[in-house]
Amino acid sequence: MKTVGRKASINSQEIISAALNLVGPHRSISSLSLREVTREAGIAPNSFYRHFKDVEALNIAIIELAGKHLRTIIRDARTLIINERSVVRVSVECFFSEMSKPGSTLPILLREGTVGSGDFQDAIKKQLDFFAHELQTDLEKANAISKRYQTDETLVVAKAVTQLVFAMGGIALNSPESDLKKTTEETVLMVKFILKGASSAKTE
Amino acid sequence: MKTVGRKASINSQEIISAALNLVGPHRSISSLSLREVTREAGIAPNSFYRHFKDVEALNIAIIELAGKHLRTIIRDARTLIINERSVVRVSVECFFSEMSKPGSTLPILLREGTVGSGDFQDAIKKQLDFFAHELQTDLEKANAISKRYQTDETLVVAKAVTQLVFAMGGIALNSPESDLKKTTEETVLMVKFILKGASSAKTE
DNA sequence: CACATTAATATACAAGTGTATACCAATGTG
DNA sequence: CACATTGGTATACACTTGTATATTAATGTG
Repeated sequence: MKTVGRKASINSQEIISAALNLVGPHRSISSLSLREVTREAGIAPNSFYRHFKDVEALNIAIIELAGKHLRTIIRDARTLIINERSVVRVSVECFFSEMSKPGSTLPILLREGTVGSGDFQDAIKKQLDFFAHELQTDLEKANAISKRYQTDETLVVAKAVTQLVFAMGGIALNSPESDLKKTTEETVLMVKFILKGASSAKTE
Repeated sequence: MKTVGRKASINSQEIISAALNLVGPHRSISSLSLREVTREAGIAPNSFYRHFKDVEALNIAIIELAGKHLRTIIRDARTLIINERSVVRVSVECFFSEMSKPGSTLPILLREGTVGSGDFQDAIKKQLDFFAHELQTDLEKANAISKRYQTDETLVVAKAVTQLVFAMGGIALNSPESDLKKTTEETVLMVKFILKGASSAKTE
């Protein structure tokens, strides 16, 4: 803890908020310039360096924040699941609903995974991997109750579901609001296909 | 046909080639600047306007070219399919193999679908939709021989396979070459899950 | 050979970028 | 109260960008 020197008039979180103000359906985080962000934050360009090494460091911090949000959303979705049969529907609907809320950080994770620097891409991949891993443990828990999936296939199943949900989420974001329900239903069906396919084919 | 005036020293195709020279694993097409492209093409910046309205028009032309390549790849893959049982494996392996060839335009379709202007995104979506539609007719043909999928679900199945293959392709592109085989195998398995899931669950 | 027509270039400008250097402002400590 | 320490700003510089305007180069036609 620092005890001497001028107090900071702005913190990293506020700079992140300023950056988030600038992103939108057609504005990606990795295209933000340092000066744009400082303008939005109301500070001088050079003040940025007091908080982040460069814009890439800011972008990675934002991804990690979005990852945190993702995790709380997952946790909340779990509390909504009443019976085992509705787990897919409730989870997907919760995901799509949260994603569509104005100001949500989820779209960042969905849209920006494939462009930008290596470290940036790795940061996003880390969050997706977390999501897939979380899903895998769920599948293994289900497997412990009644054997459904081949043990060495749970990770592939989890990855497939993750990729599909994120891809369909990206589509929903680029589609008119009126298509949201339809896209959600399609995604529910797709996930069910994967789970059913993996459970019915315990051996090749 | 023009009969009078100075002959063009460069054509649109050559400008497209110059742009393709600049894209790579960490350089997206939508981040190219007009001047970069003209520099690579060996022409003056303003000469660009003789061939394209702006960089977005160039990007869309590139997407359409990549779409053409995609279609020939699909067509070629079909000729490789010897028996019905190997259709998934052969198709996925062909796709991943073509995608990994140096200078392939497929990575552009995989990576850039989620950023850029509206028209640009629409252009990519059009190519993915084509792919999905092609796949749907294949499923319907298979259905005609022996009923496997619910008739109103073939499009969803095709969409799911498309999104999954493209998403996994994107992952493969951002992973070390040594992981390519593993990712390909995973994708084959995932697609089989979807098809099996959709065929085993003819009614909900 | 003019001449219209088309392509390409040269020059220039305003705007934006990242960042280096230097300086000012505020704060707790001795 | 000095003073070191830290945060913030001002100014400046070298670049890059898109594009407007004007000019030059090459070509077929009359």
